[in-house]
Amino acid sequence: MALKFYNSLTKKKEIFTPLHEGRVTLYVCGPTVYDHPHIGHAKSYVSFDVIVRYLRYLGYKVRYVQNITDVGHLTDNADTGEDKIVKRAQREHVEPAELVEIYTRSYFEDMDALNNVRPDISPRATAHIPEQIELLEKLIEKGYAYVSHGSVYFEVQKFKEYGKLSGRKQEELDAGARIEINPEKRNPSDFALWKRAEPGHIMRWKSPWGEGFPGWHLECSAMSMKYLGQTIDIHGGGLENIFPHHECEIAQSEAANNQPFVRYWIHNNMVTVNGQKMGKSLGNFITLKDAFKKYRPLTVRFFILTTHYRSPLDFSNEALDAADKGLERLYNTIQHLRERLAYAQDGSTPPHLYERLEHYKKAFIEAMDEDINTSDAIAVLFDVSKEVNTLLNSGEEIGKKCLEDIHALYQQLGGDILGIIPDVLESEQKGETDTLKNIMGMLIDTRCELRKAKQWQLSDFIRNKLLEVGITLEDKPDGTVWRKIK
RNA sequence: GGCGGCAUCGCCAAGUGGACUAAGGCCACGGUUUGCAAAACCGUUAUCCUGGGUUCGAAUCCCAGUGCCGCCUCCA
Repeated sequence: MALKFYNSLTKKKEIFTPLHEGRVTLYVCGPTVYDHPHIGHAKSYVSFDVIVRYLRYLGYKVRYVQNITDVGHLTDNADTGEDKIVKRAQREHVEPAELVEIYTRSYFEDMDALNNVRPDISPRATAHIPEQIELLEKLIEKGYAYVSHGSVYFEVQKFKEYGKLSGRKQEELDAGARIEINPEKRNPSDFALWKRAEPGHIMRWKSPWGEGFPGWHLECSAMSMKYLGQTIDIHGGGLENIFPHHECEIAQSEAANNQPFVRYWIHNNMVTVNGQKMGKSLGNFITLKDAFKKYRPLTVRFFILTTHYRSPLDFSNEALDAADKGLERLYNTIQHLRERLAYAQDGSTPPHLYERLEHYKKAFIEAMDEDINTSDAIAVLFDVSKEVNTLLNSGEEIGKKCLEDIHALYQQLGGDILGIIPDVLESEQKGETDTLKNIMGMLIDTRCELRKAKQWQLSDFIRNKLLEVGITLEDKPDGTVWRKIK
């Protein structure tokens, strides 16, 4: 068994081996913080979060870097648009720095809600201007970049391997169906490394070529080199960034360093909404904050993971509702397990229990090894639940140790690796619990007496009323349990 | 126009040459359990877009067709 990744560069699944044994360097293209994060961000970052979690589970020491783009991302790729940050700051009448702060916080807030582990380093482009300038100087010195009217461009023709990731041919690029001719460039496909700041442009830094600001592609090269070295193990990002962003990163980095930039390129697929591409211009944009009003963040996470990261994900209410119910099913089992655990005693081990647990664990790991097949991995969790439910309902005494070990399996696979099983379920949440628990205890005791006396009308009345306030009762052979529902 | 991807049960979605008489979830129906429920369990539901081909053997490979989608503007 070995972990395999589909490498976009070679277009093949490959067994993963890190450059340095036991350590993995991972860079994922982070957000441009000019708006609230949307469900597309969620798919991308949940996907890579699970990859990071799994690598760590396998025992690798992972350094996970994910940038925050706070300058240089233009509104189009022809190097002629406005800076997104500047544009949006003007619209919202705030300082660019303020805007960046607002949306960076919003970003982390939503990622935290999705239970993504924070990157080890979240470097900002504006905090790495010297590193970027240094890289530029190196590229100019080596003849890959040229200065033109205070801007610096990368001369694509000089880098023979340009196109190796995206499959674009040099000639096609120059034919440039939609690239506007920029007279400052030697060739239409050359891309900006550094842009001259026009008078009145707010975000500007001093450079050997006058005041300006860095191009979007440059930051990722500079920052990944700084924190992860000249060759990194994994670079991740959305499919749509293969061209031009990642192609440009390769060109800059490899031209500067004369060695491979990335060993495994991993790209996640896109989100559609009701079968349609999600885009700003189409107006079918769903922010996470909006999605969370309707669905729990972990439902969104679970939903994302039911599809493979390289497949497109269609976001629809029906699909989310189905995911939510499925997740609820998993949670029910876990809650019952935890309740049972609370009063379990030492006792016997059900026959073959440990063989079964081992079997499921193995199946789960095999799924994850196969290019992070979370869909299969989740199916394994449902298989486990089926068996555990049967066991819990069997009426047999189960030793505490066994219950703990079952629970540990869930925590490891569903909790640590997939991040869909929290330590405390919503239905178990504290807060008002002490009071609530007491009141519920009273109600359940009362109702229990009523049921003994076959006062069905009254006992059903209590149950229905509780349901109205979002609490469901389940009468089990060994007593009544309650839980909050959504 | 160039490049790439996808098409599997009512819906979502794994599987990419042989344990597939195709996983898992949702929905539906029947049953067990229950005072009735809930939860849970059991059962029922597909030959894999179409047509050719390769192979002892294909959902899985090749060719053609049809349909959908993405990138080359915005966007993870």
